[in-house]
Amino acid sequence: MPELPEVETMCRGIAPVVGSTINSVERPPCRLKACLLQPRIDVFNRRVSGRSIESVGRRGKRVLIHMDDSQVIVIEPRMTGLVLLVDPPTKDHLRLRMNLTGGAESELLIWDRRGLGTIRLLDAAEFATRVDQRLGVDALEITADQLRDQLKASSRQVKVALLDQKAIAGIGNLYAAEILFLSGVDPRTRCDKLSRQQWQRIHAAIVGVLSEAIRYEGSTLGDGTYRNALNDPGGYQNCHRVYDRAALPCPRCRTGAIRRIVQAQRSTFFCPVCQQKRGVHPLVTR
DNA sequence: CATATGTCCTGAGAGC
DNA sequence: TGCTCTCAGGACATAT
Repeated sequence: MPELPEVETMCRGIAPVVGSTINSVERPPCRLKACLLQPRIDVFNRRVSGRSIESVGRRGKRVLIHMDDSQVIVIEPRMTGLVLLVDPPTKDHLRLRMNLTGGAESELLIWDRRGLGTIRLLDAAEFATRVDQRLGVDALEITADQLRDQLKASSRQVKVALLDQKAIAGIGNLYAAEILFLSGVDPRTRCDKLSRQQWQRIHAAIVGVLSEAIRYEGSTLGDGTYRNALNDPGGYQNCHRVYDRAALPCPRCRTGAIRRIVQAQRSTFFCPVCQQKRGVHPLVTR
């Protein structure tokens, strides 16, 4: 589930590796099916060994580790991936170890319980075509007009469209629910039926929710998987207004019960009272 | 082209 | 208790 706030927190957490030199990269023994690594480990190791880490960044839900020769390691945590500076939660799911010298940290670890994540080493041209150009504007960079222009002609339901990384990069299932709740917009509304004012509310909620979640260092759900680089849980799960709160009272109107529906094979949570297609209800800006 | 659906993966939890 | 089944959802492949 790492979405933009969790990935941003990971990046900030591993910032101390900037300036270190990569001594070697290895795949620890793992009883599970290997998660995707490109290129294969011996080539990967040869290409990064001796390089120093110039910067750490983020693009949507991906962690970027930039080398001093313009290569970049692109990490997609997907559901259960973590980037760690300390001992991982389990040994079994440790996917990659980067041994470092010359800086504050001696190793950078990639851990992934379900192994759906990917780790790629790309040169600058490959990064441009295979990562950057395939993603929409980052959710914390996009303007309200850009967001509306991107989606206003789409017939898709707005909740489904917000998850499209080509349209806007960084929002996942959890934050889409929270964003639409604060927007007062029914998640089933077609994009092409949304008013300009509703797009503005959605944009404001994107910025508000994601920034707030970053301040709390992301959401650690019931399974406890998500952790920051020091293996500490986030705190935003205590602030969720609708996500995973089916049948509980709506925190805004207190009368309606949060409802769970399924859209595009994913759970959606919303308040049927506060989120209606005709945005007639006054808004919470929080 | 846009949109919709199927697939991968592991472990937690439900039900028997 | 121990088995089987379902579910969670990122991104991509394939289908419509």
